[in-house]
Amino acid sequence: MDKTYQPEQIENRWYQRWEEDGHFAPSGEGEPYSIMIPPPNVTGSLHMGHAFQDTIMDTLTRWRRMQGRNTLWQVGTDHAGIATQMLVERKVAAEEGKSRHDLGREAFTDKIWEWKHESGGHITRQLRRMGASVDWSRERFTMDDGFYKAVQEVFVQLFDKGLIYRGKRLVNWDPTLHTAISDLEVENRDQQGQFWHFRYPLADGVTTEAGLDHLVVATTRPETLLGDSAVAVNPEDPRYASLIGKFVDLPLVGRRIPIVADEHADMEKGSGCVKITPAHDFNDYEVGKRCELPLINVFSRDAVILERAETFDLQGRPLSDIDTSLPSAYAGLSRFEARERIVADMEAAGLLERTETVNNTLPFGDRSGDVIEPYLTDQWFVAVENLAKPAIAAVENGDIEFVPKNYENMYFSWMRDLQDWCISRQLWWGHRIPAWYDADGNVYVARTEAEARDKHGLPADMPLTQDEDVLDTWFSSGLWTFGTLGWPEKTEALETFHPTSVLVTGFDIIFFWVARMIMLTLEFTGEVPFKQVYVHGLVRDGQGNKMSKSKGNVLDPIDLIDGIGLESLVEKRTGNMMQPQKAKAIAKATRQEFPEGIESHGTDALRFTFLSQATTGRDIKFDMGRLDGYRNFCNKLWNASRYVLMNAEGQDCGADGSEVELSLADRWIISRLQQTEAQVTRAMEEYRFDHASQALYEFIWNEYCDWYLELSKPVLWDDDATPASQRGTRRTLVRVLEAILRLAHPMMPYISEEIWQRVAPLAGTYRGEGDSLMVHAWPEADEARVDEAATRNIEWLKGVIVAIRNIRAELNIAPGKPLAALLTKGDASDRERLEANRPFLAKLAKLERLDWLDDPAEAPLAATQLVGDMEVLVPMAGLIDKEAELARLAKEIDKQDKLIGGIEKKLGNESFVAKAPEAVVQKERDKLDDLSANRRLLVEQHDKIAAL
RNA sequence: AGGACCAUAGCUCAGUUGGUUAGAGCGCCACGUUGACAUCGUGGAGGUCGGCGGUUCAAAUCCGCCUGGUCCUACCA
Repeated sequence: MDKTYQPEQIENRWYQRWEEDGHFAPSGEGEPYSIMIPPPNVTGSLHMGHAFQDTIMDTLTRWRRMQGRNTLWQVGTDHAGIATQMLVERKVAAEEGKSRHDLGREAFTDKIWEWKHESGGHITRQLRRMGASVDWSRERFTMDDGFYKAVQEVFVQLFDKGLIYRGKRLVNWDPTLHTAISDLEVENRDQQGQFWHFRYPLADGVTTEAGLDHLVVATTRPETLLGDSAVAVNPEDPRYASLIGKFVDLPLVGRRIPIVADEHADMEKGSGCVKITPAHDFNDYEVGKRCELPLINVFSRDAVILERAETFDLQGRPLSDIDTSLPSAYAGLSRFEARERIVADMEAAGLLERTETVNNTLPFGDRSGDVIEPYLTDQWFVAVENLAKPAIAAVENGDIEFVPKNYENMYFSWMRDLQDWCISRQLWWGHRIPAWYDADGNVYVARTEAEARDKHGLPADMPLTQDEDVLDTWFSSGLWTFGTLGWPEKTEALETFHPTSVLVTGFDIIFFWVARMIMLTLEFTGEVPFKQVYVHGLVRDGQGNKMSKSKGNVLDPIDLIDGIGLESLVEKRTGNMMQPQKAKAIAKATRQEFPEGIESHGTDALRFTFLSQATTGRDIKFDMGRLDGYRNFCNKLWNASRYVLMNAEGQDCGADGSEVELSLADRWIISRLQQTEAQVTRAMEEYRFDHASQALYEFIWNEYCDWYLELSKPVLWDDDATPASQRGTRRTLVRVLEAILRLAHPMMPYISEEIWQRVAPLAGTYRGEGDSLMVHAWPEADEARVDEAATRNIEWLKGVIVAIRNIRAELNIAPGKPLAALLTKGDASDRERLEANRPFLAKLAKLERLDWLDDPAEAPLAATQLVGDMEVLVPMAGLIDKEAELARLAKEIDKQDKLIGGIEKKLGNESFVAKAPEAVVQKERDKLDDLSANRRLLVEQHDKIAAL
């Protein structure tokens, strides 16, 4: 083995081998275990969130596979409607100077397919680099033929059941992208805005209670005035009671609109009167429904003012009895231009009472960044009420369990207040809606045009045109768990792997995806999509900021693995920016944070870092320091393995059944291994990857390396040691290491495999050429091998060694200087332990002599430490400086005093003694005894030295 | 406005059902190339567990209030 750990040399090699050998496919044996990857955007690239999530899924998958489960990690990608369409649109614009409309629908979608073929491999290559043991032979895409079929089927069935309907409704409209988007795709941002108070003249000469000839309404959106259908007042409001049923003359437009009573009007706010624009405001739409007002749309698809308004009734039917004329001055103006003009005109007409500045929230499209407009369009909806009920029940009754539990509340609160889901999108990239229209606008829903004709008895020559819209991306990804397994066919895979075991996902898509998967899957398979949902937080930068291109703090997981030079990193972070003016500051910050660029750390170290930070229910501040630390940990494991191999390769490790004798240290490390195995397994079962990784780290570094390897040296290197004991130690070294590697494998697949290949043959677990750690058994703790006595003995041994190291450090004795030390005052067992462990003590504490002193009174002047009741003495003669020792003792006495004080206070408290359980009280008494004895000794020692 | 989560060492975080001398890693200080490892070893410094109050014999841990932070939902005519 090389002297230092060099991940890049082993990682690619191993991934390829595993894949070629078919180890990622389900074994076909054992209890099924399955995970569906949340499909990343097909043309996207791997970000830190993916890397984190994939690490968790891979760790679970490898662990369960080793446990003998029939394991499937299903892989695939999402067509990601809007995101992908926009990306290609920009690309085509940049490269060819054409819009998608220049190309036309077919040519444009061809371009997207082209781009998908070109770039679709990027994310999957990165997934491989992370070590993801997904079954590539089953890779799926949300727009492949099978999915196309599943989507058609679901749509048609839902329609036939009356759960999908089409209608003219107010939706969130993106005037840039020209499509409806769902509530979830709207991002509300706080902004400072203006609040205009307008006077609306009362018609027919009526006046208010106060004698005014007008009502005052306030709005942040003056341009919607053109579409007002009414003014509402609260039915309880005495100021306006007499005006209900009367009219106002809508300024600028001249339309007569009624004054209606509706509780939406808040008496406390403003004048208590509110303008109602049902076609341009969600609240007003509801008022419109209650008061049967007409819908008056004044915007085009681009949110530009129309020449004539469009009017509809609440069923979306055109109305003809309303004057649709609009002032020509505004036609063709954008909503923002129109706003200014209307305010100016109102002011000129003396109808602007006052203006104030307010903070308000504006809806923005999370893709386009444009202000979203409530807009009246024909859309397809899923009626969710009856789908939501079983979906709520499934979580309530425990068929689906969220980890951590508190996300269930988030789920419930959303599900219980669910609006119908608008599933149509006015895009070109996606699943086209399987609905056809005849010349009269009648709609026929079927899987194919032929089926539509068949089903409705339409003549073959009757022209039909398919709906232009596509489905919301989440409609198809909602079918992910069963669609990937072959539904609607009754496949064996579906039978075996559905419901899936666990969904690993971020809390941010519980609504988008998780909830919809649960609803659709229950409806179509009668099964839950997954039994558990492990919800993780967001990966943030070291300061806790969201990583984003515009902030320039993005880390690419692949750069952390392979390393990247400073210049490349700066270029990556500042290139191709939406806001190029930020480039300079970002470059500066990057140079400051990574003056040398980023070193390579390897996949295993990155994975281990993610796992160690995977605390439940909390965002992760990615810590570069930890990444360095775990790279060092890999190196530690690597070097420990080198030591083992150096001492075991070509040696008798007891594999042939010859006699072996296990030393105390051997029995101890075996015992601790069992406990660690149990600990790691339990942590994995609880999704506590931080605990699992820490248990492994501590065992490997603090016990196996720091103590066991050191304790093995006296046995292996001492000529007096018996061959049986040397065999025993070699065998233990090798077997414990082999078990460690199996334990580490789900978390650190590469380094564990690489080392295992050399260790397994010595441990007797290697099955021959081509064998892989991946398919070996997960270590099971064996209670019978837990050896408490060995643990106590080793603790004693460590105590003595640490005591002597302590004395050395405190008294400035060189670590390498051989010392003579004495043990005294202990009991018979201490004495036995001394005899049994003399060579270990000598080697690890660098002692030239270690003797038992029968009569403590004969002790020479010495620096002293306690191990239990026993004293460890390092005679001072010629060694130490008196003042240093006195200071050390004084400090120690002080420490004891504080502890004693605390306990005495506790025991002096009558209620404590009376009410606390006897065991707790006794424990305190024992502690007090020990501490007091220590203190007496220290004081004695102090006085003795002081008297010199 | 309602809700959720968080606040423990300089930094990033553990702390299971209340009883620990409150832990780890990184960083810091001192010493050290002893035949796996300087990507290392040994020893050490560093915390009134955000604040106040309550329950209890006993609170980092349970309850209430407050402060600060993150996020979600809703509303803002």
